[in-house]
Amino acid sequence: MPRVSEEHRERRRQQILDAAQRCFVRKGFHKTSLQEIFRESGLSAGAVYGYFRSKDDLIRAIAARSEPQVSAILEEILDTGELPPLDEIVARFAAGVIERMGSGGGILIAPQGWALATYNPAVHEAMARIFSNTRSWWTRVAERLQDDGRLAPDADPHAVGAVLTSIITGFIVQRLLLGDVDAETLREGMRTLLSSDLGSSEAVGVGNELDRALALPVRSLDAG
Amino acid sequence: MPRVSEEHRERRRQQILDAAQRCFVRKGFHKTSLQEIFRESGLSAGAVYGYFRSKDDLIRAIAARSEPQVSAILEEILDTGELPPLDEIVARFAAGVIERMGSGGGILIAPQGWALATYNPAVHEAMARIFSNTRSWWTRVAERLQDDGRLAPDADPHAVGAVLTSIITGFIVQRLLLGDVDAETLREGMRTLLSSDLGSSEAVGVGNELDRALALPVRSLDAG
Amino acid sequence: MPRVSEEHRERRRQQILDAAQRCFVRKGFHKTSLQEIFRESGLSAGAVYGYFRSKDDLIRAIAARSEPQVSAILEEILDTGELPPLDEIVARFAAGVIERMGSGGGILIAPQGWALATYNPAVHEAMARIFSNTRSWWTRVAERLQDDGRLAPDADPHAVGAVLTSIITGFIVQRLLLGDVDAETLREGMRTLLSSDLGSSEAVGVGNELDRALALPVRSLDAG
Amino acid sequence: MPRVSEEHRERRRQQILDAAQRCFVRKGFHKTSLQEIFRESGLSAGAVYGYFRSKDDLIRAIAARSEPQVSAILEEILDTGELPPLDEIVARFAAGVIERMGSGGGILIAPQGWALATYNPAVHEAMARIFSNTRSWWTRVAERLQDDGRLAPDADPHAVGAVLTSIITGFIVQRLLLGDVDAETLREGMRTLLSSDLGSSEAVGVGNELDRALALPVRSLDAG
DNA sequence: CATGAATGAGGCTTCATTCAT
DNA sequence: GATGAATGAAGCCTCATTCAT
Repeated sequence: MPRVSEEHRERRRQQILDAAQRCFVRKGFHKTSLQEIFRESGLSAGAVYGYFRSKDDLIRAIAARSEPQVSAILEEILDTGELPPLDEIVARFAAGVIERMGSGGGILIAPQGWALATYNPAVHEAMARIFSNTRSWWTRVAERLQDDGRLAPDADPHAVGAVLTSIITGFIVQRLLLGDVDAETLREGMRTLLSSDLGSSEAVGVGNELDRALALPVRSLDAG
Repeated sequence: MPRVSEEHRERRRQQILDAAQRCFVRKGFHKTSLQEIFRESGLSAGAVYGYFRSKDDLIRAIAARSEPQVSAILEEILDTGELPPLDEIVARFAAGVIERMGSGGGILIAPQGWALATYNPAVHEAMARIFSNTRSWWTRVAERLQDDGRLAPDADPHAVGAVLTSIITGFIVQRLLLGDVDAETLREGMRTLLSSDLGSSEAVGVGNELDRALALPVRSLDAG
Repeated sequence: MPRVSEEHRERRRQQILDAAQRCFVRKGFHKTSLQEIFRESGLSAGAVYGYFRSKDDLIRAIAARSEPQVSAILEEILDTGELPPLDEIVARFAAGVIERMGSGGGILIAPQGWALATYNPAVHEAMARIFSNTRSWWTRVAERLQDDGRLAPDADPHAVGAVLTSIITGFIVQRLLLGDVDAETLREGMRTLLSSDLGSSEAVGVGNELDRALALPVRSLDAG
Repeated sequence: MPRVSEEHRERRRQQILDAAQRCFVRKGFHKTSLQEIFRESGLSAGAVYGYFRSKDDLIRAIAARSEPQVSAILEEILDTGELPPLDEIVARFAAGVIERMGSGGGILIAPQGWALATYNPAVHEAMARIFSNTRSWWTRVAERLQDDGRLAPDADPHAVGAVLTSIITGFIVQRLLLGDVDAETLREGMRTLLSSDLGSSEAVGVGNELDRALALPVRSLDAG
């Protein structure tokens, strides 16, 4: 039985994670030294090491913490009785993302997590799980649209989910790099595309010339 | 070995950049030590420093080099006389991206560049320029579609360009994190969305509830 | 080993400075690597860096530490009630200097400090302050001699102070380079000069042929 | 028989030494890299190495070159038929020294040579020889003064030479560190001391209290 | 002779981590 | 549990020197 309450431990943990996140936003995972986190958190080296076993552990915890944040945005939207038009769903989500970009916002370090996942297997696994969850939400959106008859019965909700996930992910990057896009831009662009008739008139069959470039076999998505 | 041709210098430069890129793909910018790059390039420390002033300089050069690669994909597509359906344009682009993800492919380190730009002003500037160029291409695609009458005359090509840029950017991240999406998935999802009627029936006016979340004023995009 | 007393810190500081000084005497500021200082001090790299921010900082501290040492010699002599003959003052000072040339003695690195001050502005400033202080002491000696009536009332104590400062400074260099001069030599030479009548019979007026060579205007010395 | 004339070689040598000296004055022996000397001299690495075997060799050559410079000053003065008053001799010498302190002047690096001699045996030997020569000149001055009957017959010219050498050496240091002393200051201070009667009335015998501090036995000076 | 690209040992410094208090 | 001084491996970079051209 610990001398300090579990509650106290959790508060300390968050205090450290908050400090670390502020540092990471400012200087990145790698350029942030633990000494800086000690200073920012107001705790000593030993104290921090009492909660996290290593710097990598700290980074992993930061990444893990971002998961519920992203989910919360979507959940809020999906909980509405009737589903709004798709451009509005996307725009609302984008607005939620922007809100979470405020100073110290967790979204600001998402790209660092994605980049890290690129070459770090452990982080890859963690980020893949988070990302997969997010995509599942979007796939479910597509399914509900299909249920409502707004999407063709033979449409593939997984493919639609993948596109919607891409849009939001790319929006984050674009917003961080160029800063000149907002939820309204996204809504406007989406509305234009959705109400146009720009797509191919029919499904492109297998054996298409494109297929030569496709590296991976088409697997069932979101199965894991 | 003095008095070497400019050609020789350029070859050496590429030799170093290639080696660095391979290392960065494997271990990331920060976890890659210069010693590893020396070894991978087969050159000595001094030799590398004769071409790049610092590790940051090397990273910057790697980022700069990715620009023409991305442009090349789009240029190829746009040069076609008649514009293919939009879902196919996107799919072809995605296929081009996947091709460039092969081992040592520059696209693999793009997320690292985006992440770095998040907190490193110098890199931010470089990446913003590249990203802006790419978006200009997509905006031009939208303009050509509008010229062809396939997009409503009052549509905003910038907004459409922003969405298309997001799709591709997000596709890269999704592909790297989950690996289960390919050009065909993207095409299918796009086709479904484009041929549906999921958008709002009319423009959402100013004063909309959404606006509270919009942090930035709507500026004209790609103006610079 | 945390929460150490200020006293402990100061002891460590001196431990490092002592080690550094021994190294500098043996191999000079520049040829001494920090590794050698770590070894000599029995501390790790990190420990030393906890007390000094850089090698330059260490050198500066060594230079600063020499000030009180030099002052102490003179103070002792001046504290005597009646001032001894000038040749003896100089000889006593020289003897004090020689005493401080023993192995590890701070005087041994004085020339290195002077040399460094020649091209390093920061060190120049530090050394100039120390040197100026020393000269002030000698000027005060001249003033007391004047008060005692042993120096002409119209003599310039600053000029005399400058000469006496030169004698001692030059003695240090000569002693280190040739090793065959000691306090007694200095005393004997001084006595001969002081009791002779080798000077010009009267002040050389302004406009003298010499003046062409004088680069600087005669400013009041030791004003700062 | 060399392809290039000896004359050409010597010109190149001086070109290199001049460049090196300018660098040394600016940044010191140790902080000056050979690359800087290559640049300053307008020659390539290989070319410089064709004339000097190493950096140390270059430094040694610079030091050796300073010898005739110092001698020249004194020789000029001593060649005069009748010896001027001592304060004027010293002042003239000081003026000559100051002249040679102009930008790139060899005197500016003399302290670096003295400092180096402090711990580098090879340089010590070279500098000791030069310094000894200079002192011989001053001893000869004392001897001529004695011959002229201006110095007591039982005075020790070596001791007087040692003091005069100290004065000039210390003057150089003082001038470099404080900048506010010139030949006239020195002349004035010397005149005051020479025409006063500040010395002990009689020789202090052996067994004096001072002797305890004397580290070295009194050897005959300038014997080598 | 001259060039200057290349070498690679070694210098300074940082920083994740430990542990005595 | 908390502290923070200490550790020391490892990182980035410089620079005296060589040698193929």
